[in-house]
Amino acid sequence: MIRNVRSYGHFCMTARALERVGDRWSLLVIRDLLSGPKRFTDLVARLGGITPKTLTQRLRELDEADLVTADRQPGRREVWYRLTPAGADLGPVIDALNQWGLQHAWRLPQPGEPLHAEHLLRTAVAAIDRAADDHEPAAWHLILDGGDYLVRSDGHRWMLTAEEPSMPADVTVTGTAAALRALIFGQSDRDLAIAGDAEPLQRFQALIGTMATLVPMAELPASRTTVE
Amino acid sequence: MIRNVRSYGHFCMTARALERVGDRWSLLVIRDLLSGPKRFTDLVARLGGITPKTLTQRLRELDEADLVTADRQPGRREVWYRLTPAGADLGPVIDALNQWGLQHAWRLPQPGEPLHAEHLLRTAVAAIDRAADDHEPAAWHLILDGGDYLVRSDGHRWMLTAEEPSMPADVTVTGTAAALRALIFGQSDRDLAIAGDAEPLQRFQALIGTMATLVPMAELPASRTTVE
DNA sequence: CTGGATCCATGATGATACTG
DNA sequence: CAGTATCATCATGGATCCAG
Repeated sequence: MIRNVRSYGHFCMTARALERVGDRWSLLVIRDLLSGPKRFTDLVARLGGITPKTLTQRLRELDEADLVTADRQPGRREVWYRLTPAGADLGPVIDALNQWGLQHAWRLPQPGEPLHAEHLLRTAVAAIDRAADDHEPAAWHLILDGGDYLVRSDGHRWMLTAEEPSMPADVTVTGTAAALRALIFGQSDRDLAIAGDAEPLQRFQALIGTMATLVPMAELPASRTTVE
Repeated sequence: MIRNVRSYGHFCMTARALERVGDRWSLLVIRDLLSGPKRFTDLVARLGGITPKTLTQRLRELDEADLVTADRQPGRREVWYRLTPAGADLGPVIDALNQWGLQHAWRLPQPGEPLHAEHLLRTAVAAIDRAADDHEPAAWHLILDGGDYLVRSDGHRWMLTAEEPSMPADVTVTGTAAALRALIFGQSDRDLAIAGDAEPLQRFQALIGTMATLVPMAELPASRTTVE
């Protein structure tokens, strides 16, 4: 298998970093592994639009670059991909891109746009972390489209992981990504079950909509027609 | 002219950011404009290996994405490219990549590797900012290969710009990038003129070599002695 | 000289279908 | 579930050329 040895040939650590994660899809694979190990098909579901061929190639490259490892247990069909410590250290890069996107590439979810629960939550968490003053500890357990997510604050930063909580959560939400989107953007929440004590629940309701208040670009003046 | 409208189609601000700056070379163009406006040929010199065609295309795309603007003055031959505020906000992304590269992709400059003064300085500054405890205010003026660079600390962070200092600098260095590389990595500094008062000068000497102390990967397995 | 444009070759990616 | 195979298209690199 031919390796991607395209080098910029610069003595520059930014270029060196981009030689490893600058290919299309690479940083998005890292992004989706930052919340925990995933299987091939988990990644395909999140990376809507990636072809299996490309995902295979990226995972191989990231493996060779020692950013990702593949757990293959004998007698088990599934392969679990997870980040190495070096891969996990790309968290600040993803965070920086995420914050920049929030500032300069924000746009309401479009009607036909595929929406994965994990991406919606990631954006919500980034918006809360940036725009809200409330960083008191909290733990929310969300079960969306059958997947477990844990949103929590350690008192300083809000974080997202894709896992079942090891401790009881303050708030538990069950439903679909579409229902959560509706809740966030101020529409019906009939299809969402939200459980918890009154105070944490009220706090959840107050914070979860933070991203809907971000309207930096001209928003709602019809849609922007992309022409070539 | 066909535009690059390749979209990931995700509701995810990281993906949205990468749709704008994820193409090959794009973030490196941003990197080289972060230190100040540059001409087309200035960029070609720094982005060693980029073809004029690709640079033209990237500059057009970044212009349309409102990250870069082109200053074309009537009666002046040169075109000066500079970052818009949105483009300058990518600084944290570049910094994060740079720090990751310093940690996980560090390697001594190779013998035949082209070395641009600005990249060498950027790496030196990042290493000082990360590894050194000394963040007291300072201003160093370096004139390398005929270009002006200003390295300074505001008391919190070390920064690099490509400009003549507006205030007198503590230390002034004149020479070539190759001579600075030699100084940093502990070889001859005959071809480098270093001027300044004793104390700032001593501090410069103490800090400038910081990057040479970073040897995380297996380094110096001998046998590499070819120098031009 | 600067600031590109043009042509061609090659490599990377996408669409779709299929398999152990 | 975790990929392969095949084909088509797009993006990039290398070299060369050109206008102000």
